[in-house]
Amino acid sequence: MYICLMEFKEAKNKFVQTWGALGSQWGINKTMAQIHALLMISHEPVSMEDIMEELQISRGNASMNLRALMDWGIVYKEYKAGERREFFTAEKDLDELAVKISRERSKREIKPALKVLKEVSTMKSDGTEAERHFVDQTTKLYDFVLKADNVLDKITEYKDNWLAKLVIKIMK
Amino acid sequence: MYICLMEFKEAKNKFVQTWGALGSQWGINKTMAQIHALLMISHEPVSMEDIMEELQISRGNASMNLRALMDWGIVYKEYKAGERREFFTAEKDLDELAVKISRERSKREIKPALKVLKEVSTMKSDGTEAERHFVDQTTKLYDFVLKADNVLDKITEYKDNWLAKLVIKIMK
DNA sequence: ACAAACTTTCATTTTTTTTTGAAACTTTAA
DNA sequence: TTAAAGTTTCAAAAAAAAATGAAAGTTTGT
Repeated sequence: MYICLMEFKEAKNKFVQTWGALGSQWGINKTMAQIHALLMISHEPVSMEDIMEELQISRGNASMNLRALMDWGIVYKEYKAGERREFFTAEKDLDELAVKISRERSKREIKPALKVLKEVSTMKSDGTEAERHFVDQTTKLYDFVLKADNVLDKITEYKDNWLAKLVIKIMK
Repeated sequence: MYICLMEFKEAKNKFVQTWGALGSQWGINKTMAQIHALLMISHEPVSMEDIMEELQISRGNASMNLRALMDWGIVYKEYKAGERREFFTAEKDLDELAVKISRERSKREIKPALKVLKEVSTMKSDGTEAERHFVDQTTKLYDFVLKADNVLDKITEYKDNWLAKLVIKIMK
């Protein structure tokens, strides 16, 4: 029994660390990803106190990153009857999680980038080869990113089980 | 004519800055993304000297990031006849660029993460509800990430014009 | 209205990541 | 073989990002 508990703790820790590392490689702060990982594998809502304890982080850090996760719409606050403090749960449905992440990234990063691409690609150019190439390349990039963004939107529109449905579509 | 040149410089700069910012949000260092942006819009190969000059960065920084871009397979070294120094060009085909980036990210980040997910999800659990939930959730995550990774692989397999082909498949 | 219980904010500190620059290295041509 | 022209490396410095923690703010029960 003791050994078994140790193994669980070890596996849990490995998962949280790995998720944290993956997060930073994709531009998500480590703690934010770790909190998310922790909530993903918890079978019941977790208090801020417990998150701080498990990840050895400060109250401020926990609070800020929980707020960020809620802003992304992938972590929810919960209230337990008769309990003063707040508890947190993660969106556990992976299709839903992926949809929310992709929507947020599109809104926060892709859409603003598209706006700039549009701007710079419509620069009036009757000039040098360098200018012609610039306009040509940025126009192509605009079209590509726009198309990719739309495809992602279309794919995740199914919401329920979109990945499985995509697999079927592609295999055909 | 003077005004026109200024506008080009301005547009070019805006593009390079935006691409750099987008890069950091996705876990790619700013300078690396900026060098890539610069090469993407150059109609001819660029020397390290010119890159340093345009981006106001040191020789070491330029060298390291060019090496990284070449490791990703999205920037090439070129030699000009009768020139001692090296020149650099970016992969300008966007389909090809996206394929290479997705392949590298899969190899460097997704595959190792999958390995860990496999490990932790096969932890023997005959224990508590917490343990059962952990195994269940990590197993689901493993399946999901594996499937997504395979789909991406399949999509980019077409290489030539894969995005346009994907659009058609999905619309049907 | 008060105070206990809890959460949020943000200026400061710490950590991590990126950049620099000078020394070491490589290549080429005479 | 030498030196000039160029490139790479890596320890140290700088910059950027994240974390801390104490003060301010909020909510709830009496």
